[in-house]
Amino acid sequence: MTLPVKTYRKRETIYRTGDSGGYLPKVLSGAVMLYTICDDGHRQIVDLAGTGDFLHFDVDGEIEHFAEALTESQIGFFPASALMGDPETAEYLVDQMRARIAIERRHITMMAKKSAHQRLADFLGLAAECLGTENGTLSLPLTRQQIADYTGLTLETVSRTFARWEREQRLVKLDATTYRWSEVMAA
Amino acid sequence: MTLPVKTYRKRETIYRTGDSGGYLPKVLSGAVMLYTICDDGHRQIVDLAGTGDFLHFDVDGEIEHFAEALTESQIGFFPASALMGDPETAEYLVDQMRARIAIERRHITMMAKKSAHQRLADFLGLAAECLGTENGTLSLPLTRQQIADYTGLTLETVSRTFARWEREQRLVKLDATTYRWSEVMAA
DNA sequence: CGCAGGATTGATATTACTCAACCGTGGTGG
DNA sequence: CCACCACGGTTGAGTAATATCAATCCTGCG
Repeated sequence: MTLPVKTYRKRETIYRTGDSGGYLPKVLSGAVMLYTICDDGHRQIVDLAGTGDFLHFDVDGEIEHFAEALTESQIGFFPASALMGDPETAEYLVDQMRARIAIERRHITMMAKKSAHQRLADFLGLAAECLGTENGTLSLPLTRQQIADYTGLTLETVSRTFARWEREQRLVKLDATTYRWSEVMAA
Repeated sequence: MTLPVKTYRKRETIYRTGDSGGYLPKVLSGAVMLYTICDDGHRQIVDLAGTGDFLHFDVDGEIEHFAEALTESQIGFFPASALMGDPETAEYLVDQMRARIAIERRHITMMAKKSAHQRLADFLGLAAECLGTENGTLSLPLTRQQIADYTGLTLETVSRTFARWEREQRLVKLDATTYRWSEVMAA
């Protein structure tokens, strides 16, 4: 069976609210953000997907969020019907969904933090888990505004906090989208 | 097949972090809160489960959160192995998990709201969805502290906001745990 | 060169947190 | 029967933190 694969460029929309499910999209390479638009116009990023992650699990019905590529990304589209039939792949799907639920809950826990510093420290850990790390470095293909839309802060607060951490050498910018950070982010 | 059922009283712990999965607990009646304890000792409520909801989906491995009854609750324990085998029940499980993911994301969206009023207005809608409503009334078997631990606010802020809404007649207390609220919570 | 998008920095105001006192009720025991 | 206590809830005053508004800086690109 040949798997339908499509390549998306950075900033390209993969699907939007109201699109119908049916095919389960999986990230083969790259990074994707999932977001919703609130009534007040505010954009909330609800999840980040890296290589190996499914973007959603909507076998049927309408999708309730947007997906946009953060970097050039290859997405494979799995026919839902084929996945649900086989018990082994069904169990695989359940595993994937359980992992997503765990991530969403860490996201919730992060957003409950009172201080911007704790929020952003938590965010770095979450982003590392979602987008993957390589030998201690973190690929962070997000603008300040996108980080703000993920953490529930403002871009100014994100900028100020990162600036301070860079001054204190707790966060080192290696290139445009790569950081190295001393994990001990207490206080 | 006889389903193992256990009844828990209000405030009773159903399971805790570190307990092993294997049986999938489902709420037959009552209401349950799921929470984690952060490193800093803060308790974060990550989900509310009402009648018909599964508490978790951990077929194996250790559970990562606590479950505590908010009211007297009957919990049925489904053997995980039996559920995964049959494609039909597997699809049912996937549906349940998808619903949970949607709730978690609304929770995230709620916590991104900048003002306490918007947060709590969102919370009422979420709580209504999780715990169920009857003819426009909302059963809210949570203390102020628990609402605070769900919304990421402080109990004082919750108390003040609710007090103001009750003064403005936007929220009416019917009995100790039942409210009626005029849904239009804008501004 | 000029432009556009993102990022930074500054000044100010708002808002929710913090600390603290007090209220109300239900339960217990003298 | 009443005193007392424990617990959850309410209310107040002051503070600290972040949102907001606004100006400026970079940097890549046409």
